[in-house]
Formats: sequence, C-alpha cells, structure tokens
Amino acid sequence: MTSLASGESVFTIVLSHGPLTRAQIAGRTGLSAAAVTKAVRPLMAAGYLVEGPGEGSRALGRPATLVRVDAGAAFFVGVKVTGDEIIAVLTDLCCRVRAAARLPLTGRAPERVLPVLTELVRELLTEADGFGVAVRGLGIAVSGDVDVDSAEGMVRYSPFLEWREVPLAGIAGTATGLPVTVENDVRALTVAEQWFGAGVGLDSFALVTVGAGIGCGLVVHGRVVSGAHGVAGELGHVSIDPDGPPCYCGNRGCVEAVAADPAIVRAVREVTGRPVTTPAEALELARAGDRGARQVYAAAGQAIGRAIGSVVNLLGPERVVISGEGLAAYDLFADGIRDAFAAAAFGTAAQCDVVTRPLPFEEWARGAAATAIQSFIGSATSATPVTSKEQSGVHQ
Amino acid sequence: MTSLASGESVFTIVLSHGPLTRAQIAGRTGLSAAAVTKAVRPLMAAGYLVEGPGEGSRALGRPATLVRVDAGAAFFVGVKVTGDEIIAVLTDLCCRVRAAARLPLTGRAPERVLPVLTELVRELLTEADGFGVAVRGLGIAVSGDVDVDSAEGMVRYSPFLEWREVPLAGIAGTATGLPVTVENDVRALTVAEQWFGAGVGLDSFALVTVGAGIGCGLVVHGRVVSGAHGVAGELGHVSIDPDGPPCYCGNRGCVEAVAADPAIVRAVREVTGRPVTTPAEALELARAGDRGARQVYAAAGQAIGRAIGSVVNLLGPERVVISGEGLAAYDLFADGIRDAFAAAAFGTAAQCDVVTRPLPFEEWARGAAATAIQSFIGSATSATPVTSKEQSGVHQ
DNA sequence: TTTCTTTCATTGACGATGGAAAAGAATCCC
DNA sequence: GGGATTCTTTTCCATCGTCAATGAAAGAAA
Repeated sequence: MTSLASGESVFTIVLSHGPLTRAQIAGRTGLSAAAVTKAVRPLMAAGYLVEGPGEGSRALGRPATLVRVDAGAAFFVGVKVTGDEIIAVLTDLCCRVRAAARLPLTGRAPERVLPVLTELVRELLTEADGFGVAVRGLGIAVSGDVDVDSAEGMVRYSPFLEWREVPLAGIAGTATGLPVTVENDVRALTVAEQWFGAGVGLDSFALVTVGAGIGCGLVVHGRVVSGAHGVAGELGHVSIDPDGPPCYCGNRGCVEAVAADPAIVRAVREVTGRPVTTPAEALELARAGDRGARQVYAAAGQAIGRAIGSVVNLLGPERVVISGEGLAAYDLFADGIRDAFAAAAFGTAAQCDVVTRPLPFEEWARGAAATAIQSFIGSATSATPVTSKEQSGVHQ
Repeated sequence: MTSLASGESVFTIVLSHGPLTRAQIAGRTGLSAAAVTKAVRPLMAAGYLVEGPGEGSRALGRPATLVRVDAGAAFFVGVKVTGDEIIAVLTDLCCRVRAAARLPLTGRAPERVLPVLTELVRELLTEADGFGVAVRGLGIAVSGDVDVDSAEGMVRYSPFLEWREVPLAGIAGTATGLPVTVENDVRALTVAEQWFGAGVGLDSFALVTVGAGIGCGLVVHGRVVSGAHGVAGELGHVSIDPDGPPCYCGNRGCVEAVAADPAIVRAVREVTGRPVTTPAEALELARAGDRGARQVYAAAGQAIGRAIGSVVNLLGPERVVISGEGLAAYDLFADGIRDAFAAAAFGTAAQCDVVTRPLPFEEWARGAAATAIQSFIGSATSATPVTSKEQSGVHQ
C-alpha cells in the first residue's frame, strides 16, 4: 500500500512538462518538497519514472537531478474509428507514436467494425512485442454520444456509425484482453492536446476541429466538458445565420452546413457549376484561382470565425486551437476566420490566443491512447505498484 | 485548531439543502457518518449550525435529528450597483432577505457612488442592530470586469459605470469596516442561484438574464466560469445573425442588439412610428395588441432562444434559467424562445431543462450577499471558530 | 586544501483528516 | 422487557502532507 493520491498529480505534471527536478515538481504541483520525494519514490520503484540523464543547469548549489517518465515502461494502443477506416497507433507511456496502422472498413455495423479493430490491435500488439514492452491499455475514440461512466464503455448513439447502445469497451476488452477506455473522438483529441499539445498547463481552452464535420472540445476549470446529457462542444450545430443553408439537423445556418467539407463541396459545385465531388477537388479549384470557389472558402472561414467568437465570448478560454483535416485549406479560411473573430470577440476576450495545429487522424488515435494512459495512471497510482517484471498480462 | 476542511462542504450542503440529518449529510457529501459528526461539532459550537426542530420522518429505528443553519448567527449586506441606483439587502446566514433599501445615484463616478453605497450599508447595519445580530460581510456586485483574485477587489473595467481600475473592496472596506467581496453582477447572481435557487445541486447550468443588457452566468463542473481574461458569459455579444442590426460593440446581430431593452424600444419605435422611449411603453403597446410591437418581441424571443441554443449545444448544461427585468415581457417572448431553442438544440442537448425565474434587482443584491457568505464560510471553516458573543468587530 | 555558501533532496516527527468498526442511543414492534 | 432497526458517536487506525532538521553535492572563498 505505497499508494499516494499525490502520485497522480506528480506523474501527470512530469508527463506533460517533460523532465523536471523534484524542486520544480514541487512548485508546479503546489506540494512540499518532502511530499514530492515521497510521491516519486513508489513511481520510480514501479518503473514509471526514472532519473536523469541531464541536470538542471544550476550554477550554484547541489545540482538537481531530473525526473522523467520512462517512456518504455508501458505501451498503449489508441484507435480512431471513422466512417470508412480505422486508424490505430501504438504509443509509449509518453504518448509518443511508436507505430501506426490503418485498415479500411467494409461496413459500419459493429459486426463489421470490431473484427477490423481487433485485427489492428493484434498487429500493434505484435509490434509492441518487438519492442519487448507490454501494452497496458487500449483507447477507442468514436464520434457521438459515449457514456464514459458506464463500466462497459457504452456508445449510446453515434449518428455517423449508426450505432445505438453498443457496449464497446466490454466487447473490445473481451476480444483483445486489454483494459479498454472508450471516449468521444473530439474529447479524446482534446485530452491529448491538454496533456501533450497546445493545451498543456492551461486551465481552459477550446479545440475546434474542421473537416467532415465541425467539432469542438472544451476544457474548463482544467477538465474536459462532457455535457449533462453526453452532448457538448457541438459547435457544428451552433447556428450563425438564421437565413443560412439548411442543415441535416433541421436547423438553418449551422456552422457545419456552411464550413464542413460536404457543405463546401456542395457550395463549390453550385457556385461554379462544375462536377466537384470531393474536398480535394474543391480545394484544387480554389487554389487554381476560381473566384466562386474562393468565395465559398472565404464564407466558410467567416462562419468558423464567428463560431469561435461565440465560444470565446461565452467561455473566455485562454486559447483556441483550430485543427482538423479541413486545415489543409487554412490559407483560404484564414482571412475569414481572423476578420470574423476579431469582429465577434467582445472586450478582453479578444486577447484569447488563437492558434492552428495540423492534427492528422493519427493524432486522434493518439488522443484515444491518451485517454487509455489517463485511466492507466489512475489505477497505477491508486493501487499497489508492482515492478514491470512481475506484470505481464492484462492490467487490473 | 478545530479546523476541518470538510467543514466547508458540510456547511454548504446544509445551507443549500435545508435541514438534513447527519446521515443525509454523509450521503450528499460522500463523507462517512463519523466524519460528519466531527465536522458538525465545531460548526455547532461556533453557532453556525443548530439542531432541530423537527425530525426526519422515520418509522423505524432511532429518530434522526435535523441539522440546520442558524440563520441568525450572522448577517450580511449585499449591494447591487446599477447605472442609476444602488440596491442593498440585509440577509441572514441562510441568505434570506431581512431588509432592503435603495437609493438613486447622482453620478456614476466612484466619488459619487461610494458615499451612497456607504450610506445604504450604514442604514442596513442599523437594521441589523435592531435584530441584535452582527453583520459579518459585505458583498458588492457591479457589472464589468472584476478581478476577484486581487486582494483589493479590483474593478478592472466597468463600461456601464465607466470605471477603470477601481480598488472597490479596499475602499468600501475602509469606509464600512466590513470584510468586502466584490464580484461581477451576473456571476454573483449565478452564485445565488447555485446555492439557493434553481441551480442547487447541479453540476452545470446557465443563467440567462434579459433586460437592459443580455448576460449569462455559467456553472461548469460545479464552479462559476470566470474566463481567462475576466470575460465570460457574454451572451449579449454572441452574434446570431450576420445581417442583424449593428451593436455598439462594433459587430452585427448581437443578441443584445435585438433583444435587450434599448434595442426593443428602438425597434418598436421604428416599426410603429410612435414615440416610445421606455421598455414599459413598448410593452404596453405590445400588450395592447399592436402587431408591429408584438413582432419585435417575437423576434427578440427568437434571438434569445437561438442564443440559448448555442449555449446548450456548446456546454450541454443540465438546466438553463432565464431571468432578468425583461422577464416582465416573457409572455411575448415565450413562443419565440421555445421554438428557436427547439430548432437549435442538437441531439440529447435538447433534453436540457429550460426554466424561467423572476429575479428582481433585490435578487442581484442577494447574489452579492451570497458571495459574501461564501467567503465568510471559507474563512470561518478554515480558522478557529469563535462564539458569536466573542466576536463583534470586523471579521478577519 | 579547507571551509563556507548555496541549493537540492531526504528523513523523521507531528498534526490533520477521514474511514472502519464497534459501541451507544433512541425509537418501534412484539 | 427483549429484539430489531436506524441514527449517531466513539475509538482506534491508516494515510497524507507539512515543518524543520539533516544530509548531499556542487562552486566560491580563504
């Protein structure tokens, strides 16, 4: 019972803020130096943390030793399920991608998806064997409404996959023999950004994803917002224009009905009269200088900027991160986003830092791995640690 | 040093959930029965909590004794500063209003406001003397950007009062001899609702105020959202229509430019051609059946409903409370709000409970008192309690 | 070289906190 | 009166984290 509640916070700090001296850990966590020493010890004994190499570059006094996460102490698999393929990554304990794989889907029904998912996980488990490191958790990210609290990791409703009440964690756990964490995809990506990306150390930020849909992950008071009914961050269905185009949700002028890939493709087709059917074609046309197409992108940028303005006015986050596949067209969006945001942001909320970050699908899968790491840390720091030699099979 | 960190949570639970048995307190707080006994004892010794009267209506077993807050153990003054008057209330420890007073302002400069504020506080202190109870804190609610963290309770910028960098808590504390808490007015009202109103027990809710302006207080993860730069809940400047009327903030189609009192008055004047200058006149005209005026209200209701839809889609709160002076016209808003919200809410977010609550300005002042009680509890439960006889002067 | 200074890290004593389990208390039912 | 039942309190006891003293490892100064 060398358990320490402070263990989790110490580990998390070291994980996201790279190697730190114990004194720095004390400063960041607000714990005393003594408490840090006591919290670090069992984590090092368990093999999750290691000392050095390198030293805190002090001129005077006893040199500090750096504490870092032993990236190779445990591996994790993260999986992102999209409409037509599954992307999986193998990460180390620092959530760095060590291997990646993807497979196309032949259907969206759970019976079609799960064999592919299992196959990918098996592939990455073999990779992990090559490294000689045990995989200690599997994170799965799916779009839609996920009940994180339920033990079976229930996917309550995923419109994109047309799933209802699928106990995904239970099924995947049985199939793979791994402890499974299931999360909404945008929230998983948000967790990854909060721990390892542009949201590190921030008490509040928003992650806006632009692509096939428009999503938004929100962190408030240092925690990801889940919504009382499982729905939150539905930026795509925030309406910004009562006279805008109709959205499949039944409303008009949703951001998604203006700025998501399908909306852009349709608008470009209508405006230019050309048989454009994919985002790539639409983008090509705009890049080639087609006025109509460029205007469609500009309008989409405006819509995104206005939507971000709404988020910022409501929540006043420290930062907004814009990402998603749609970022490929960011040069075409940029002016619209900037202008509309500047017009919409009220008062000091305009000081909010707006940045872009390209996050490919592998990054979403990495987000899923991050949620797996998160729950692994929770169990590892609250249970009696065991050495890495002792443990080999399924964790917990 | 009979200090207990659990004291604060126990006290808060008893405060907002009325009289409870110790067993119920244990259930609500998640503490063990033993811990509750230990936490309650010093609070009762200090006079903040009392037992009975009444019993938990059990049929079998030892009857439970109810624990309640001794409302008369301490009084508080809450003040709401508006553009042309100050409203003040005297409340007991349960935040029930025992006396109220208001005075008009002769100017908005701090030099004009503070004497009036001091005069009102003095008046209510005399009232409190009549009850024989000491006033233990003063809460002041002002619109605008308030730095809660600063020791002097700095009002950084209040556009409405045209204040900049006014160390209000420091000044008011010196003038009144009371410990002072300064908060943004909407956030203060939100705290009051969270503790004593429609937000009791909820982890997340939104409070929308409609009146001279459109405001919004947000509670996420059980805490009021303050915004990284002091700005949050600016629902009034969420734009819902790019072609809407211009707003003084420089943007178009802000909710406030459509649905706040000045906007409604102007619109009614323009539509009907009548010399309407006050919200009351506009309301009268609409109530009299004037088509144009009614349409203005309907459009305002639509705007509010759309804005609430945005909040709900982004945060997925458990409940939305609509309030403010503008509620007087709620019958005219209602259809618009309901329809627009129903159209805007996405998926299960539509399950969000939307309620209305009339909250007059006294209620805002009560919110200010609630923030004072909040900080009083914080200091009272973390410091050595003293009996109410011993203490008489300024607290802490 | 020796000693001082500085800073980091560890240890041990101690207090605060809260839980488990047993005991006590108060009521109803038989 | 003797259970049965439920609420409350007491009595330990484990955990957690701070304080203050100590140790450790360097550079600086004598």
